Amino acid sequence: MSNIIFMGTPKLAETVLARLIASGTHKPKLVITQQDKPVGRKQIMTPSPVKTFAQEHGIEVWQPATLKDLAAIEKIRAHKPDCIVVAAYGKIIPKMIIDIPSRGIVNVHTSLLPRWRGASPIQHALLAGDNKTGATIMLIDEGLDTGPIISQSTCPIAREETYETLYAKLAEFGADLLVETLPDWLAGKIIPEAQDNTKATLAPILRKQDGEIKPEHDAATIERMVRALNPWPGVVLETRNMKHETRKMLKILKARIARCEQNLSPLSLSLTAQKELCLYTKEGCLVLETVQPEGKKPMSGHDYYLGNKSAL
RNA sequence: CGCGGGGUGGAGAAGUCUGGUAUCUCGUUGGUCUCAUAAGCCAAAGAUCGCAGGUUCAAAUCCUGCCCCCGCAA
Repeated sequence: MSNIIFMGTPKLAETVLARLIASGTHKPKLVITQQDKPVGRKQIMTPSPVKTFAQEHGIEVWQPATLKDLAAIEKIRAHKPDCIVVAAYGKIIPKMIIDIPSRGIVNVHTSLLPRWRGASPIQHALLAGDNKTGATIMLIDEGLDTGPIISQSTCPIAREETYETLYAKLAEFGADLLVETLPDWLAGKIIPEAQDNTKATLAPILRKQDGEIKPEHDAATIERMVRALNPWPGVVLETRNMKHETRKMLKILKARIARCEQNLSPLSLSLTAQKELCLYTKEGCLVLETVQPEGKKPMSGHDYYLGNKSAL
């Protein structure tokens, strides 16, 4: 039985860890995860999904503030790992640590590398309108998702795919692929293949402002944003209420492309013949099926219209 | 004490500042019109205005305390 250390933080990593344990022979001796963070309006300190899961399975959990000091390196070295498995840990792993395990550091990445290297591959695949994505098992080197590929599997992206559905799907995909591949990798039966750097694309971490709707966005782009950017950072439209002279953000939670019935200026709202709330853009228009005004609960586009029609 | 919005018939809102017995749109139910309609017309049901206390002749509205929901920030 190999000596494995697992590193990971969010739900996706939990899925991978769960599958790893279920596979029987690769239960990690140590799990490294990010430190507890204050979450929500009340700033309650919350452990990562991986921490909770590991503790339930009686695995030692370690939450170092940094991996870049001697203490971290010594601690890991002391475990004499054959291999470290990483899934969305959230911090850069220094070279000193990469060099410790004899079978290297194996990473689960949720895209078809070299496409979408970086922190948000799932969202970027959706934003770009890719019709497929997948999971990649690769070796970590010093670069950002640049290491050689051990194995890969492809997953189609459905038209109505959202971040949340794809995230869940790819977590399973990645976990399955890892447990399929890991034994062969540890046994030395797989020769990793270098990535084709000329085909590389970057999936940079998303910022709040990436979810703002602007006049230059067309309907197709916004529709993809809605599927890719919820629940975070969300897609927001700034609305103005003439009567109260206020500006409010309107989150768009669900939308679909529709046929234009009128010719209105970009970012104006109207109602279709079917009484659905409709957002006009520079090209095409969108039916807003579910929206959430600032300070309110999510509601249907029609409900929003009922209460705001005087301002539209 | 991080910042802010809100709780009004089943839904979304107005009304609150400038107290005076509840308004609008939608839905529901019944009727009616139409070749027909997620259409029109007519009618009806449905609210102790988040909870508790206070001020007042009178409180959705002013004061005090509490509960709950949400957006931002992180």
